[in-house]
Amino acid sequence: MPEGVTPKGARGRILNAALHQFASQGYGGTSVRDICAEAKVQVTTLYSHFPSKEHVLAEVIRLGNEEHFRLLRDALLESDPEPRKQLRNLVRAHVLSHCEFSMLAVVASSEMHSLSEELATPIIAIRSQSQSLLAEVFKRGIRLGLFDVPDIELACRAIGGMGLRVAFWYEPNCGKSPDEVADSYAEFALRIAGVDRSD
Amino acid sequence: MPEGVTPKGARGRILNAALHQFASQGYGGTSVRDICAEAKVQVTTLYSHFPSKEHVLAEVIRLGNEEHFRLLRDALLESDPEPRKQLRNLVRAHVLSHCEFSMLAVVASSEMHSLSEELATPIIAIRSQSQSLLAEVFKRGIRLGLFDVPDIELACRAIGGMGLRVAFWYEPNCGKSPDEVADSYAEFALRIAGVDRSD
DNA sequence: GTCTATAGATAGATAGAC
DNA sequence: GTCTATCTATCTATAGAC
Repeated sequence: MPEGVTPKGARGRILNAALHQFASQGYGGTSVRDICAEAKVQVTTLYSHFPSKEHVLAEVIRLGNEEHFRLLRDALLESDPEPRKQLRNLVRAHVLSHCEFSMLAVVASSEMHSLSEELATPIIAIRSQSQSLLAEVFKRGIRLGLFDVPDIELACRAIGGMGLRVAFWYEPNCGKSPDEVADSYAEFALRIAGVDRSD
Repeated sequence: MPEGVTPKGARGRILNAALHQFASQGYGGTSVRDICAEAKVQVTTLYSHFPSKEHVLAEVIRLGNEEHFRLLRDALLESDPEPRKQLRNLVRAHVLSHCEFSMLAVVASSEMHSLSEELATPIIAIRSQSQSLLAEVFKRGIRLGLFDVPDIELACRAIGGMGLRVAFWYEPNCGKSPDEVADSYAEFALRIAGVDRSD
């Protein structure tokens, strides 16, 4: 869990434990008792913080998506407004966040189907915001004649998807640093965008 | 399930039902009773075909990975041996299979963690074979001076990952045909490979 | 907030007749 | 292979004392 995002005390320990368990065993394969054992709290304590196991999952995913969105937004805010630089910085932030918080990404992308519509809706809204950041960069890049893609939606899905998958294979001792992966993927994204290589 | 892959009779109905349930509810969220109800068999019938629920999952994933490998291999066998054409045909087959058999891909990629090491090992072996097909094409393309990538492993992971994610969003009425998606992704892959655009 | 105890439902898997 | 019936374990969630 990102620093400063997890609440202090029992609630934070519960969310961290749930994150670990959901990432390695899945939502359905994790029991409330498993979470409580790792978090070193009683079952009743969990139910004093969350109305149900499903609400624990929803909170984990929501925190993850909000942090992810913040990182993308900050990357854009701090970027030179030139679309190629924006794309590069956005993809770098996307990949770095999936290296560093890979468990969050795994849970957020694998366990959405375990949420009821009521709990899923606000999370889907956050995710849409993140996706539109990339789409807007692409629209500007094309309007300014810097990008060349046949289909913006497919290009965004391809770039988003390849970055998302990083969370499923990256580990600190895999021989590559997050920075190396992020740089390579940013280069791939620029190539997908069809930027002129002679620049 | 691909035609001709699913066994006839009760066993085939069980595997198809399990595929549906695992894809929409996850392995842990699906009960043996759920599978049997959809397959219209008794619980005892399932246990006469499979030693456990986990073995049902393993068989679903194994069939999916074997079919996926076959499709990739056939695409290469039938391809002009020129590396750029090989890459294009391989990525097209990869994407088409993830459009057509998206449930299989979703289950195979989301539920591996539910398998014990014993049941996971043979499946991982098949997956490695599929991955090496792409890696070999890349090695040839670079040796012949046609591709230009900083890191083969990352390029393969990026291309494989963006194609895999297609299974999670593609649906027949999404406004794009599998062929359109496959063509665009093949173009993205060629761009990632750094092929000379002047050809 | 934290404990013991437990309700009530459902899970995976099996026995044994046919 | 198919049925009814059931075992045993575990699940989510709660009651009520402190």
